[in-house]
Amino acid sequence: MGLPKPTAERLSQLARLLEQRGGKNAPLSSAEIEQLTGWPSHTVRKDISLLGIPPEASTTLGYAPALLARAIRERLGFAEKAHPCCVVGLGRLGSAFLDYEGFGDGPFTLVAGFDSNVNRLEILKADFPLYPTFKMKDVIGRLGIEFAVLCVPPAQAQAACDRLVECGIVGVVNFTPVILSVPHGIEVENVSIIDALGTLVARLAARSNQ
Amino acid sequence: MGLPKPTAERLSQLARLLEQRGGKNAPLSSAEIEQLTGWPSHTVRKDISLLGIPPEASTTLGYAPALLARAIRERLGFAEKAHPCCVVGLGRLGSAFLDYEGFGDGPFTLVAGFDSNVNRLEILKADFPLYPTFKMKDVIGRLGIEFAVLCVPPAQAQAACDRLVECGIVGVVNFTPVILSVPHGIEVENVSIIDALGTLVARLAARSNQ
DNA sequence: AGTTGTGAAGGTATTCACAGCG
DNA sequence: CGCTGTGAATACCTTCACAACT
Repeated sequence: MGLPKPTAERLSQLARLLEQRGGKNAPLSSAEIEQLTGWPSHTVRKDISLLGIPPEASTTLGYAPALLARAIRERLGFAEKAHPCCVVGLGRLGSAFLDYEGFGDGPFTLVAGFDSNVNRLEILKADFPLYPTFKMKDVIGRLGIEFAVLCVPPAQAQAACDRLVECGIVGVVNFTPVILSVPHGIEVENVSIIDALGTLVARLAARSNQ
Repeated sequence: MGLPKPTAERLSQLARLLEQRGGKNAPLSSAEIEQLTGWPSHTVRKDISLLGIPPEASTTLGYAPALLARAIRERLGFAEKAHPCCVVGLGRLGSAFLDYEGFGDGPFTLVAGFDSNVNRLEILKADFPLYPTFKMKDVIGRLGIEFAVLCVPPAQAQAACDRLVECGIVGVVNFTPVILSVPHGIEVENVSIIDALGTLVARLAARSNQ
């Protein structure tokens, strides 16, 4: 059986938080997690309970970070090897990811970049190969790429997204401010600065609930 | 009374979608909005109903885009004039926002940038002034900046965030992969590529609900 | 006919409260 | 004791079904 969506999202972040703490392998209590994340401790415990962790991962002092993180990753279906991803659109924003260090040893890696401007492909340097857009279908299929990071100009966003879906991409991280339409079954995560600011205002407004 | 948080977030996106359609002022039905966004039409209608729109904004053919968008913006507490925002950390990612066009005539504008590297400040060009970090308190107070876009390297993220909170910032758009701890009352929207990919996997995993 | 608008029903997630365990 | 783990209670959001309107 699957986890509730909000639970899955919290756990995914929790795993990252645990991994970020690096050395610190001292047990971490639900109360401390509340401190760090703002999620109430009972929500944290419930989430972990739904996860169904092995008994060694929790002691009378709290949770064992490394074991808990691994349990989460497994349960959420993160592959053993990294998930291959690609960047689409290598303008200022897209090219900022070519040497992005945030991936570390996490479960994702960039394995390809695409841009329709061939000149640009020649100028840019990256640790992975860059391709002209017309090779998209071929490359995505061959490398088994699952996710795309969309950084094209707004006017091309929907078209590029449609194309990615055709190529078999299953999830899109959308850095453009365009609201994308996708077929059922494809996940989009909006990550545009505009969206994020809008969400902040919306949440601050929702506060008036009391 | 306030709106439910999910409703507020959907409406915020809907407003953007309506504004993006620019010229098209033909009425838009809840069924068409479902097409574009994937939200079921009854959810759309319920959201709009909770919003409490003026009667002119809906006809027997659908909603009047411009009027609806304005009603949403007002209800969500978007100011008449733009909300002032700042970018903190002007590396590859942060500096990509210096000439970002996505803001258009929307409700947000960047009015300041900060970086601790003074050399970098001299090299970069922007439509708004850039400052060394030590002027943060002064500038944020003087310009009434409400939101910050955090693009510093991971190792400095929490410290920079703490500082922003001290300066009176009320919301942070977090482009770093670090999970930030903030005091109650401050909103953080995580917008890092890592987070977004994690969320995608989490959501795809949650599907196994059937 | 085709649309919105909304009370009522249903489903999901959060919160509570306490049992259970080291 | 202080912590986790979890059924039960609550609150919240979504979905339904149909009335009202043009």
